[in-house]
Amino acid sequence: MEFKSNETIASQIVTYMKKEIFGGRYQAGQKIPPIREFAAFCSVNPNTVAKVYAILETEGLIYTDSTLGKFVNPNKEFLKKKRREYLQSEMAAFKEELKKCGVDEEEFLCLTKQE
Amino acid sequence: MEFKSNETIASQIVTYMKKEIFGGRYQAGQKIPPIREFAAFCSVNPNTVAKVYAILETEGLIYTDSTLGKFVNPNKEFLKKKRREYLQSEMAAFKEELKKCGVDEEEFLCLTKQE
DNA sequence: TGCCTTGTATTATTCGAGTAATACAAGCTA
DNA sequence: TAGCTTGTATTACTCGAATAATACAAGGCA
Repeated sequence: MEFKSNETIASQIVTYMKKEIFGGRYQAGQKIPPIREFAAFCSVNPNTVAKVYAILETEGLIYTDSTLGKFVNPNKEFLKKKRREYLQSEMAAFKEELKKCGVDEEEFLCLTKQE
Repeated sequence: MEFKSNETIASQIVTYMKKEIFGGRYQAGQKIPPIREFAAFCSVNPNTVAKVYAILETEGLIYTDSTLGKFVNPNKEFLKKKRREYLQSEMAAFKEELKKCGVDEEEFLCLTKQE
């Protein structure tokens, strides 16, 4: 896995995992990779993944069944709600940033239609 | 000025300045704040701002007239082109990220229309 | 001329993200 | 029971972003 240097690795992995969950590649209730395994996959220290998982757990996206491992929250409605909130907040932030570049509604529409 | 902790300060200031320029709050040819002054404004070390300005200069957005200071590139067409490239690449990246969350064209349209 | 502002550069230091290497507890399973 | 896998925790270390404190060169200006 590749990481940018201007953002913390943990932050990038958190974002990655959210997309995996919201994108349905980790389904509700499904087990996610053990810390050590995922750390190896990312070529990253287990402590870093532990921190990532802790953040995801705080947000309620995953839970811990020690000693079976970590699992995606089985509540599909909750995940749906979280996904919607995430997308809406991302969209709002994005539009806000574009506005700072002087992008109005018309130009925004034009941009969304590109290729 | 406020900074997030999961991204380097320099990177955040680079983004900030690009938006100031692309948004026209620093016009083509206009002088931008001296390193020391802008560092004070951001409550940041002058070295950090120097690095930021060096990055912006590498991208051709600003130039140096020592010893008068730093100025926005006076070529309006160039700035327009850079702005367009920036916006298009931001939009492409954004759509790509949403796609990973399982957002299709229809949902994307719906999201853009929110609030 | 002499001061001020400007950018540029350097050295040493601080601080926190990430690493490395363990160790421990608890439960599943053969 | 014994071993494996799981999460959790701890300590020491590395490395780079950012800071702190200067110093220097060059041009504008009073």
